[in-house]
Amino acid sequence: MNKEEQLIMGLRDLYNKIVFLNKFKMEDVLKGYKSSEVHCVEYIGKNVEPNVTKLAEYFYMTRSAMSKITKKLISKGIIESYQKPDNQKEIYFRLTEKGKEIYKIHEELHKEFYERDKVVFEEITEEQLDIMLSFVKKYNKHLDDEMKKQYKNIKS
Amino acid sequence: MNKEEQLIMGLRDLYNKIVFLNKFKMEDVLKGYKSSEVHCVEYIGKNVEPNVTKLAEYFYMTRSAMSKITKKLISKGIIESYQKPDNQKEIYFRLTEKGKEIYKIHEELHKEFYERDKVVFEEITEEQLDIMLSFVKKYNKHLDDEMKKQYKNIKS
DNA sequence: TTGATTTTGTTGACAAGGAAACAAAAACAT
DNA sequence: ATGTTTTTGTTTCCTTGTCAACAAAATCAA
Repeated sequence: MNKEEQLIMGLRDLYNKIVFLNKFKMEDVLKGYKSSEVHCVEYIGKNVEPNVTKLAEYFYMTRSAMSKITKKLISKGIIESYQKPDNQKEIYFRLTEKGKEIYKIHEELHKEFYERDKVVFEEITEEQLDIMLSFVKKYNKHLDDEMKKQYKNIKS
Repeated sequence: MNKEEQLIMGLRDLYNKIVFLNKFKMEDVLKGYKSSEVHCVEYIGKNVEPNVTKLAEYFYMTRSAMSKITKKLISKGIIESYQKPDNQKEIYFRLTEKGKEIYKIHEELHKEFYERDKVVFEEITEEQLDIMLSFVKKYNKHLDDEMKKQYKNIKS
């Protein structure tokens, strides 16, 4: 396995471990809420005029799936939907008071996750961090282009 | 959002895009096979004495899920199970001829994926690649330790 | 040795998410 | 203006994966 492959496999491992640990902690602290629900709350709390489509894009899921999750959050009284008077198609979401509580707890957790991994970041220099950031941004840009290519292929 | 968070979010995006693109391509070339099945074939082809437990650990899934996937692969005639005479508990898998065909096609695809992203790696120096590899390894090590801590907490 | 514990794999009930078909609204084309 | 296309969200059906309970084998403890 060459270094490029090692890096990709390492990132895959890294991602899966972070997801696993964060999910575990989150569902331990916020009992009764699934991590997917909490993430949804986070997005709605952080972004302007969030709707099913934006949620789906952000989470790499289908609109179908997000439609179901938001419905569930509404029935739990964590979010509510609203529309703008001049647009009868798009449906936006906002947090209820209960939702804001969960949002706050989530923020605290986020800090905990940061503390948990701080040691790793303290071991590297600012310059090294910049190198990685630059790489990740370029790679993302490249994959965006590749996805656009795919999209064009489908359309034609 | 600070640089550390940016990096983590960037990695998340990166991971999801790679999964999406590879899955799309794979199920286009290997019609009739799901990417989860092909990945399973890859692991069985690459590792010694693979069983349900090892597959589950590698793919961050439950043994239950892997038990079902391997069962499906057996019914499709892609893999077969075998046991060692001195162990009546563990069940291992190996590829059939049909499975080896799929394995080969997958290897070709792997090369295609590498070609697709080559440009990004060509833009960075060997030294920069080493810096990232080192970081990823250290971070993985750290998370392994954290997972062990969690495991101990559950046990006690 | 033998009783307790752990590991391994499977099953059935359930939940989460995807695919496709759809309706309604908006945007576009001409 | 009006017919066409695109966007948005929902629903139904289906697949995939988890959870919990379980059985059987292996390992451990003493």
